[in-house]
Amino acid sequence: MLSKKTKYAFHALTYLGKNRENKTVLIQEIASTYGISHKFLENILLELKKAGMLGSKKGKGGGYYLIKQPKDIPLSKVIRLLDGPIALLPCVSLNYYEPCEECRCEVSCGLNRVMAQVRDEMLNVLENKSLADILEKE
Amino acid sequence: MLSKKTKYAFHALTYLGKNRENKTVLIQEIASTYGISHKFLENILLELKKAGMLGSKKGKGGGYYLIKQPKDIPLSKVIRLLDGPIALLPCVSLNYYEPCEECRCEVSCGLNRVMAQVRDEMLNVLENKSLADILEKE
DNA sequence: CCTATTCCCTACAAATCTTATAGGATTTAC
DNA sequence: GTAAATCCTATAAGATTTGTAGGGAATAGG
Repeated sequence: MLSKKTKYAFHALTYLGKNRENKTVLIQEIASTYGISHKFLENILLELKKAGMLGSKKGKGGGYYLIKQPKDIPLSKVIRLLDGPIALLPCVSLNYYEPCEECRCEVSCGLNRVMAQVRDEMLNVLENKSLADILEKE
Repeated sequence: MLSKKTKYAFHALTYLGKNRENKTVLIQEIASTYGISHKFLENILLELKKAGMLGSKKGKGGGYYLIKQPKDIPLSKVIRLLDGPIALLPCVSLNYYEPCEECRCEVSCGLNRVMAQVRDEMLNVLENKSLADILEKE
């Protein structure tokens, strides 16, 4: 399941995506729209900024704004940033690979292969759908 | 990511699946094979039994054994039993549906639809692959 | 019937991860 | 200079996962 962090990130991105014209939006405005804690959301927006999806401006009249085209923000990127691996096992994660502790041999591990298949199916959707697809339906 | 509980369940099922002939196997034997705590595994095997996948026998010479054909144990069943929902959002879960808290309207929720698609792709693998597919490759 | 063995059941403790909060530092507009 | 806003780091609170404890109930073998 997606964490609240990730869901909040999608909400924020959606909100900023609807608000075109690169006008800045206050953290507080997004937080109160969705009933999210200001400070919690602050951390999330900061991560999105560091990842190059958002820009910000400090001081009076400041706030956040989308720095990319919605179509250039695949859903997988947001999930990986805030939730970590998409795969169901660390040993088949493309971005967060780790060997499984209990698993003696990946080559002969039956789970490994099936889970790699699951991962591919998930990515097939999550890499190809973007913020633009979400915006289009809201 | 799959929990340890689920991974341990797959290990145990695999072990029992290799050991054909309906001979009983001790919890302790499986636990020490994979380095799992005896008591922790005990709880897991009990759940698998209650879900109708395993049979057991008490007393001397007792233990656990597979009660179904490996092909009749889809991976999705094991995951749902021990980990809960497979979907990434509660509002698109087939077996554990709950409305999303922050989400005002599912019909217009852009995430909802994409995540339903992800769920379908995952299930397409997890419902159709079974313990038999894992055994075959080990 | 008695005993050792093994699963059954429930409760709880420990560890980890997620969620939220706090408080000040820094930048900017006016 | 001051107020407004983001930036940054640390830590607290809460939830979930993982693991432990201890006795109950059934069974095999004598």
